Amino acid sequence: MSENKPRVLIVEDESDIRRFVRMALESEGYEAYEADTLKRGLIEAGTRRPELVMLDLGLPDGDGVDFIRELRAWTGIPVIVLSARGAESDKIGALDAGADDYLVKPFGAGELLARVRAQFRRHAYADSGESLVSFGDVRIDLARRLVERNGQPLHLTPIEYRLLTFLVAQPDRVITHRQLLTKVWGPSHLEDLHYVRVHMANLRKKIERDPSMPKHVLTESGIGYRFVL
Amino acid sequence: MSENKPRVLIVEDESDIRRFVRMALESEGYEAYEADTLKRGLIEAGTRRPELVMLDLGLPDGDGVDFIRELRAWTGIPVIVLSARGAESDKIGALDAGADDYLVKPFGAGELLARVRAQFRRHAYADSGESLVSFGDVRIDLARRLVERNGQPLHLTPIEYRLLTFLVAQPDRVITHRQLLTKVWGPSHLEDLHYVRVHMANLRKKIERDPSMPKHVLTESGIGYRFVL
DNA sequence: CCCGATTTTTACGGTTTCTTGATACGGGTA
DNA sequence: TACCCGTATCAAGAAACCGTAAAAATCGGG
Repeated sequence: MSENKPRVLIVEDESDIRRFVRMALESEGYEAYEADTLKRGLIEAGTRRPELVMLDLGLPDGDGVDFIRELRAWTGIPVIVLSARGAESDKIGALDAGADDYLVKPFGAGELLARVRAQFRRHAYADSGESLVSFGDVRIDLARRLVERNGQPLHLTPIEYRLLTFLVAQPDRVITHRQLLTKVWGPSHLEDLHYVRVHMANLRKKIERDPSMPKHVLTESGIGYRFVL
Repeated sequence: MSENKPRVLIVEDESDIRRFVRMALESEGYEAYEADTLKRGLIEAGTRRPELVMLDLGLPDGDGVDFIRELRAWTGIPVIVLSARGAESDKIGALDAGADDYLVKPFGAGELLARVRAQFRRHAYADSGESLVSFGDVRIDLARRLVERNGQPLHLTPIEYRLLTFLVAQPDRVITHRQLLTKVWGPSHLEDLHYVRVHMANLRKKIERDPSMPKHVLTESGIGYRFVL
C-alpha cells in the first residue's frame, strides 16, 4: 500500500448511485470499496476494514437494520445511512440500531462529503479520550462531574447532566428520541417523549447563548437531536 | 532493577487485548505485568506492587467488582477499568467499589495512554500532597489528625473526621452518596442515606461560617456533595 | 456498672427537581 | 392563506430529596 487513504465502504445496489458516491469520495482522497448486497457488504467490511460505511437501507437481500446490528457486534465504525425520501421509520430504526447519520436521496456531493468529514472528525475526537470537553463558552469536566460557563460554575440537575454528557459523548451524530429515553430515563419510559422536550429546553436555556437559535443542541425534526461542538 | 519505570499490571483474559495494552504501555516507557485471571491478578498485585492496575471487568473466574474491593482492602493504587460496550451498570458498580476511571472497548492507544497519564498525574499529586490543608478559617493536619479553626482546636468525631478528609482529598469533585457511604460506613450501609445527611449537617455546623449557606461543603441534589476549598 | 460522647433513629418542614398539561410557535403543504 | 404536525415554552402541582433538631440506642473508659 503506497498511500494511507481513509477507506470507505459503499453498500448500495443501484450502480448509478454507487458510482456517484465513489466519484465524490475519491475526488476528496478517500479509498472507496463497493458492495451491491448486504451479504457482500458484511464480508467486505470484515476484509477491507473500512473507517466508514455508507449503507443504502433499501437493499433487496435483507434488512439494513440487521446489517447494522451485525456490524455493531464487532466494531464501532461510523455508518451513514442512505435512505429514500419518506422512509422515515426505516431511518429511525437504523439510527436506533447504531447508525450515526443519514442522507436522504437525492443528495448532492457537497452534502455527502460534509457528512463524511463530520464522522471522521468525530471518530478521531472520540479516541483522544480526554475527560475535558468544551464547546461555545461551556466546559465539562467529566471526571469531576463539573460544568462551567465562562469560568463560572454552571449548575445542572441530574437529568440535565445525563442528557448533556450523553450528547457530548457523540458529537455530529444523530441521536434518536428512543436512545435518549432509554439512556436517560430507562427503557420503561419510551413513550414519554415530552420529557425529552421539556428537559432539552431547560438544558438549552443553560448552555446556549441564544436558546431560540441553538448552535450546539440541534433538533432533527421527527427523529431526535444532534449535538455539534 | 536497573531502571525505575512505573509499573502497570494488566488483568485481562483476552490475550489480544492484553498484548495491545502492553505494547501501548511499553512504548511510553512503562513496565507492564500481565495476569489472565482475577486470582492471579491479586497475587501479582501483591508481589509486583504496581503503581496502576488496568482491569477487565468481564473475567471468567469472578466478579471484577470484588477484585477491586479486595485490592482496596490494602492499597489505594489507581484502577482503570476496561469494560465492554454498554455494560453501564457494571461500570458504575466498579467506580463505586473504588475504581478510578474506565475505558469502554474498543479503545485506541491514544485514549488509553491519556487516561493512564491522568491517573499518574493525579496520584503523584495526592502522594506528594502536603499533610496540611486549609480552607476558610479551618486548618487540617492530616499527619497528626488535628483540626483547628481560627487557631482554636476544633473537635471532630471519628465519623466527621473521616467525612471531612475524604471530601478534602478530592476537592471540586462531585462525590456520590454511595462513595461516601462505602468509604465512611463500609459497603454494607449503602441504604443508610440519612446517616450522610445527619453527619454532614453536624460537620457543617463545625466548619462553615454560616451553615445554612455553606461555602465549602456544597450539596448536589440527587447525587451527593462537592467540596471546594 | 455508670456516665459522657458518639452514633443511629425518627420526625417534620423546607427546597429542588421532575412531571404534567395547557398553550404558543413554526415549517411544510394543500 | 389556513391547517397540520411536531416542537418549544411555561407554570402548576407532585414527588423526591435535603437539613435539622431531638430522642433513643450504643459504645468505651473509668
